[in-house]
Amino acid sequence: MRYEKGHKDATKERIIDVASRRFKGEGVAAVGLAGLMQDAGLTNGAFYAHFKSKQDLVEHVLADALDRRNIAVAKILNVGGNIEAVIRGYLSPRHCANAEQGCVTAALISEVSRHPKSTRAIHTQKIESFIKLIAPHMLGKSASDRRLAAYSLFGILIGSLQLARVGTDPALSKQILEGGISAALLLTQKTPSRTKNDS
Amino acid sequence: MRYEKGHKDATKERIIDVASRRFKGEGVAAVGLAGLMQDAGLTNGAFYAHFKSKQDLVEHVLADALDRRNIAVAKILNVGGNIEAVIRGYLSPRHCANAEQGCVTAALISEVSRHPKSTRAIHTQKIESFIKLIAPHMLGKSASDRRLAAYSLFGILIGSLQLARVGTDPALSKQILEGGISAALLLTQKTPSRTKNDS
DNA sequence: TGTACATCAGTGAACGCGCGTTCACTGATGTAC
DNA sequence: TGTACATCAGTGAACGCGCGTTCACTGATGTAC
Repeated sequence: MRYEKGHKDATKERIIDVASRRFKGEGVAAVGLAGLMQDAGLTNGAFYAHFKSKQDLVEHVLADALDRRNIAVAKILNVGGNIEAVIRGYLSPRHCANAEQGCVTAALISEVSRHPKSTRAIHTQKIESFIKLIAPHMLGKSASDRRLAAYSLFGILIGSLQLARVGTDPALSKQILEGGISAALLLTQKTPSRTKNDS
Repeated sequence: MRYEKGHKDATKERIIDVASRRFKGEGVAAVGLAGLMQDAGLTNGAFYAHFKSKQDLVEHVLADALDRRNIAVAKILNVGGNIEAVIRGYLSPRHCANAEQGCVTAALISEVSRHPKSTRAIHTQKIESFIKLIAPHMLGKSASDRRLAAYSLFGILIGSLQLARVGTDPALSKQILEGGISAALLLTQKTPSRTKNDS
């Protein structure tokens, strides 16, 4: 072979990484494939050796970005961190200022909600995994209550982050983030929960 | 004059109304001016008799839609309705299913946050009016606390609505909306507040 | 009252441009005999 | 060992299309004299 083993997979990943950053920073519709491929060090024609269409790329980006986020959150929760650490990290000025490296849901959810059902289904499914991760840390009598509280928490997170991002006054944005942290904490347990394996 | 007095203003409003619906339903970037003008019963060339550019139209749409929302909310709060009525209306299946007639913030906030500062400033300013409307109904020791709680409430509203909209399972979306209502109510006062004029 | 001109909302063709997608081709490598 | 062929990641020009924007023009009305 002209290229070492795994070369094509690496290229595909590189395209996905570049697309992930640019989609989150500029929106899917605003990013053209030719420029994207140039950023990945390739020419436009090579795109279709890796993806069926732009929509296919969007789905790969979503799946990849959401998996990474879930893994990162699981890591924080597993190594002694608590849900508060997740919330404070999410509603940090750093995350607010860096959409292109941040949460794909906050950046693209309204655009994705206008995409085909197949694309939305990917998002739905990965979010469900995220909810499962944080639900045990939520306030609520039943598992079902905690699950819904987890959705509400995620709602506060993406909503507050978006409000902070659209604002033109940095001081106000910081306040919105801090208010969001307080509100989010109202939905969580004060002490780490036990999983069924712990009891 | 060829046209009765106020004709041009009426035309401009019609364009803004059509644009408002289509922008919210499809996203700003996905809507072309030619199609928009056709929907308004005009031809493409007439657009620039009313607006300096597409961006100018976006700013008119934002200002108009946000004003209308604020007026509608003020009406609910003034005629004996309470903040709970606002919350339940916002997180209703009806609002969830009709983005094109719904809240412009939930539909366009992430797109707007990538627009020029002038556009974002309009949004910021109108949201501030909305916050002033609902802050008296929020839980909090100080006016400043209530103001931040109002931002958090708005964060839950737009976040939960977006999560419900992106989902592909209607039953789950309904649950998300109901969970959002519960979480939102945690931030509000149980009884209507007094304004300084009442006391 | 009649005529010439100004006004102006709207028309519709045209502009250059970048979009997503297609495709014939390149050229370095591995394989067959 | 040497030669002919298959493989395949990537190239780059081209496709039709719709975009935002411009502009010369239309035609019904109001105004001036």
